[in-house]
Amino acid sequence: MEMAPEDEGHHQHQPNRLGEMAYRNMKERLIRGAFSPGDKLTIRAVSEMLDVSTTPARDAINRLVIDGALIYSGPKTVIVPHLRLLDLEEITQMRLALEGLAAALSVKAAGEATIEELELLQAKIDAALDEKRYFDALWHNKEFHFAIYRLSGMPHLLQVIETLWLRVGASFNGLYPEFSETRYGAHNHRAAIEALVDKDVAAARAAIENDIRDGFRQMKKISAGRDQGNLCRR
Amino acid sequence: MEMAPEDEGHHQHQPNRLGEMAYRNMKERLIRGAFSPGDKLTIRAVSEMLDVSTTPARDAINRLVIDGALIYSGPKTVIVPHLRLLDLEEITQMRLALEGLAAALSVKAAGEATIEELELLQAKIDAALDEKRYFDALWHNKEFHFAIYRLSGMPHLLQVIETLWLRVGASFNGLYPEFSETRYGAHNHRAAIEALVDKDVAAARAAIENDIRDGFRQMKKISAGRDQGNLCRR
DNA sequence: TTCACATTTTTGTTGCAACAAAAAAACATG
DNA sequence: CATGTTTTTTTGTTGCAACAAAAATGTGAA
Repeated sequence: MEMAPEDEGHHQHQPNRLGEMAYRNMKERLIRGAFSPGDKLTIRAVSEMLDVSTTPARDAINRLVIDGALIYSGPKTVIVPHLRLLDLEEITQMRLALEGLAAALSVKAAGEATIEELELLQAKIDAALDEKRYFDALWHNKEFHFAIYRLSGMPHLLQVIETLWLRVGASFNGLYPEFSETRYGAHNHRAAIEALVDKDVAAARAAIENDIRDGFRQMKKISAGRDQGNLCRR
Repeated sequence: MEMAPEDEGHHQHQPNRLGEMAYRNMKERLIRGAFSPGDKLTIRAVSEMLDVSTTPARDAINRLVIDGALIYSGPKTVIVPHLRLLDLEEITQMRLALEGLAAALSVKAAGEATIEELELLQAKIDAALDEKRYFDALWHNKEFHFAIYRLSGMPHLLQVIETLWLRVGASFNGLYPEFSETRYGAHNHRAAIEALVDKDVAAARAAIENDIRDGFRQMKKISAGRDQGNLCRR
């Protein structure tokens, strides 16, 4: 039987390692809103929280710091960062460039199955908002975007975009429920789906870019109602 | 005396840590061409190489894997990756988007001092090529690009671009001296400098994008003269 | 040689303890 | 009360050893 050509690797990290598990677990908690900006994370605390020894806990924290999901506030203290408006602006610009690219490249690979998947995800988003399950809505929103980006077939690109989401993700928690109540995203998501159906590259890019811009404006408006430029409650 | 407002952090990693030192050291070696694609890096080997214990060595390797500068070729083996044409294409697309953005944003902040610095760096590149010091040329080339990108004032952007360079950087070693002998970059660099002088945003972006595209074509051409799609000598 | 299998060596992971340094708490001082 | 100082506690880093698993090596048969 003909064998597939040697892949040579490009393996992801082994999923069975404790450090990898700890990283995934903490990442999920961060995105889901288990921590707030300013919260301090210590090795021993994470170690107990996940019931592993200090080494995997340390690995997880180090990796999250590299990702930018956590930052040092002092030589021996890592915290969930307070996202400032300036940071958000910068990351938004990068998202526009990279996710616009991913959206444009996704058009070619979009098929019947993808459209259905996207429709389903959008329905989940709507349902979650109806029932005020805001974290679920945010989660499905992420799934919606990445379902599109995955079509680009570019693993490096996917990975970089994901770290950008991680950097801002933790700070979203303090913005609910105002953030999602206007449902700014629904229109853009429908536009994206239609662009994929029509195989319209420019429209797909525009839909995603609009979604990102609208989200940014929304966050800016909410943060304006709080103290200067700081995007978190406290 | 008036104190500066609390920065709250956004610290980089402490430079005095052994793991950080090991990381920097290995990164430098990778860029400078101390290793070739396919070389295996073990914790204990790095530990001896840098005369530190296994923990910092392990930290450094893990971080380089996260950066994409090293990859797993098996559950217990990390190697310097063989960059395939497909990977190079993808990273080139991301570079176009991100470095184009950085170049465009840099125009506003470009001043007299910057221009002089860039002229000096270009002179260093030319001199290095004249004397066939190809690694130095590559190094100064990097300095030239990042001197521009730094003007954008966007630390997140800088950091992401740097990891993209790291991903391809290690594979450049095998391409000398052919890669630089045509001096494809000189014209684009001059165009970039002039764009900064003229405060021409579109021209700055175009100059950088052209430089990236020309470099990509150059690499593709060289790799075509070797076996299929594999961008390294062996 | 080529392939499959058994054996030996190498290697990453994990847990842990010592230590210095930083953070937090307690305290004193104005 | 606020502020500077000392004491106590917490914390990350580093080195190291045990272990299981993977890689390298050796072996033998076809």
